[in-house]
Amino acid sequence: MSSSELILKLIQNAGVEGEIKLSPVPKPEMGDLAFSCFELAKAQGKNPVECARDLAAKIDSRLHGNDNVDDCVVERVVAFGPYVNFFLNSGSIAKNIISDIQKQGKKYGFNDVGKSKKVVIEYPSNNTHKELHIGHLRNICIGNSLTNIFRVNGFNIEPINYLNDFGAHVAKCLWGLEKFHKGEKPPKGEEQKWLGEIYAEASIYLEAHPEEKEESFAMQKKLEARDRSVWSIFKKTRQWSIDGFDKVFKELGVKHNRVFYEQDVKDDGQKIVDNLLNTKIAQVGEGGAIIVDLNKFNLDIGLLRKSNGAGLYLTSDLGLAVAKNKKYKNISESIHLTGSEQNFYFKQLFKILELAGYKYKMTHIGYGLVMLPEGKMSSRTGKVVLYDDVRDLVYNKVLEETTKRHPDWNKKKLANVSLKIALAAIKFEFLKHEANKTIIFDAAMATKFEGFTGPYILYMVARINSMLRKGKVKLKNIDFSLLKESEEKQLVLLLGEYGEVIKKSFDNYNPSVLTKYSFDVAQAFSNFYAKHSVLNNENTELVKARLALCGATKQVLENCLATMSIEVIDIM
RNA sequence: GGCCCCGUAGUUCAAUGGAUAGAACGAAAGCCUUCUAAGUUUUAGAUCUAGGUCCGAUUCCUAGCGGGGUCACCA
Repeated sequence: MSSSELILKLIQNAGVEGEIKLSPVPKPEMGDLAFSCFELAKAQGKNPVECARDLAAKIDSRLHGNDNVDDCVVERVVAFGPYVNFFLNSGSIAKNIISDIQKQGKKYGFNDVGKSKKVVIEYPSNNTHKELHIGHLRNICIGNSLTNIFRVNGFNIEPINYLNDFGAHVAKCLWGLEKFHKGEKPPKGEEQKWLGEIYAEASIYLEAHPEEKEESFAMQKKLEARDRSVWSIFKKTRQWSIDGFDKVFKELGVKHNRVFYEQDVKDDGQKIVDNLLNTKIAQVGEGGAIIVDLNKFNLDIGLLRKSNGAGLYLTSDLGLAVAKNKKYKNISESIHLTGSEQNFYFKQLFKILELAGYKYKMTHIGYGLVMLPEGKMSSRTGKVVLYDDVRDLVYNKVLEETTKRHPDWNKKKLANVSLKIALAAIKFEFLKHEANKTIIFDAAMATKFEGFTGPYILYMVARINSMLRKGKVKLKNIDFSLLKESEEKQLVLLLGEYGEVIKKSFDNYNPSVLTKYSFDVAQAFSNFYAKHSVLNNENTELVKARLALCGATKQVLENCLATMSIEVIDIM
């Protein structure tokens, strides 16, 4: 039984009913875990301070009345204002928590909240023929981590991608290719990037020359009709994009179970539009376009089909829902991860799907825009930071630092380790903030590796690894009662919170909880490490106990990093 | 203009309605013959404004101010 379960039991035995929640205590001098009496006081119509005093006295008398106390986990119970604070025995909690971690290893912190529930998550749902920028990077970091969070909470989650390879953006790019770059060959290995640039160029040009938009519309019509004159160039360029994306996905650790293409679902989407028209859910609007009037839901009007017959995102998204439900039976939740500028769009989409009869839970997570210190990104003015550029920027800085620290390493090792540290830094940076907040991406901040950063966490893992290598002790038959320093206790208590952190990150769809927690653990470890020597001790039993604590810390940090989709590296 | 999101130290971010609002970077001053200094110790520094609900508000409500997003043929 864990220490918090024992405390819960103590409180229950003292006559408190209902759900009991324990909270951390602001300062170690005030105790280790607290029970707040506000709700209890309300239920009993008493003053919370008085309530806490009575409860503490009651529990205390049981504690010293040696009737049936399971363990000596709780040393003292004290009322602090409206709180009942528990002082725990460090040895006992260390024994409980560290053995738990040792036993469960990589599975420590897992739960089965989502047992036998199927969830589909769609990300980054990017467009072929366009660039991959830092907005997509944020998407991927959050998506990777959410997928893992659902997994460790026991869900059967299917990460999928929905590649938009068949919309107006493709037509624009192909039109630009034809108009400005006919006969040119893309730089080798950079085909996807090259297409993205051409898309941006065409887009900017068409903004300035709207009279030529007809030509790109014509291109889209040909495309949707699968006209032979455009089909082979479409196939070729599409593959360039896909290959380019796959390279990035692989580097960032994205593993989609399946990819849906707009091209394959758009026609089904058009059929749904016909159905919606037949069942009077949709209607013919201005100029002959097909719309759904969602005004009674305060969602304006959804445009399902252009007046020229061509489809839009909504058209394809309806088709995607059909394809998804054909492939996956009994979906309990479908998660869509996109930029927050699509919040309204997804409200419309979900409402239309609901009207069309789909009943599973639909969740849209709109993460905030990634801004630059000088303002908003905009492909129109060319102020876009591409993924490759960020990766290179951070990588070069890490390489410089690593080379300084390890002059003896060969080039290959330097490059390999630096890339992993760089990716850890980038992922951590993009997971730090709550998803719905707009963030400012600052290159100067992204290339600092001190403090609340990925490299800091990796550094602590590296220090622990180094000690474990040097210690060469089998971590068996450990005397946990030797761990009685305050720093040791704080670290142990924190390690015990991991399961709650996993639940909290799931409840709020929020990976930033994990970054904060991993930093807290690393910091608590650092406090312990700075004050107490692990290996340089006469008492070999103490060395063993401390190494066990280090090992448990490493395990929790690794589990946490894995959930953030950050690869752990052994050497630094 | 309607709707949605956001306003917390100089900067970037935390804080299920609860204890003295936490970090990081930056600034000032210390700590490497001692387990990896990408470390550590100390100092200074903040809840946009005005009301309201509550025993208690950074958190909830109303209004205002400021920033961002979005509002049918873009994605």
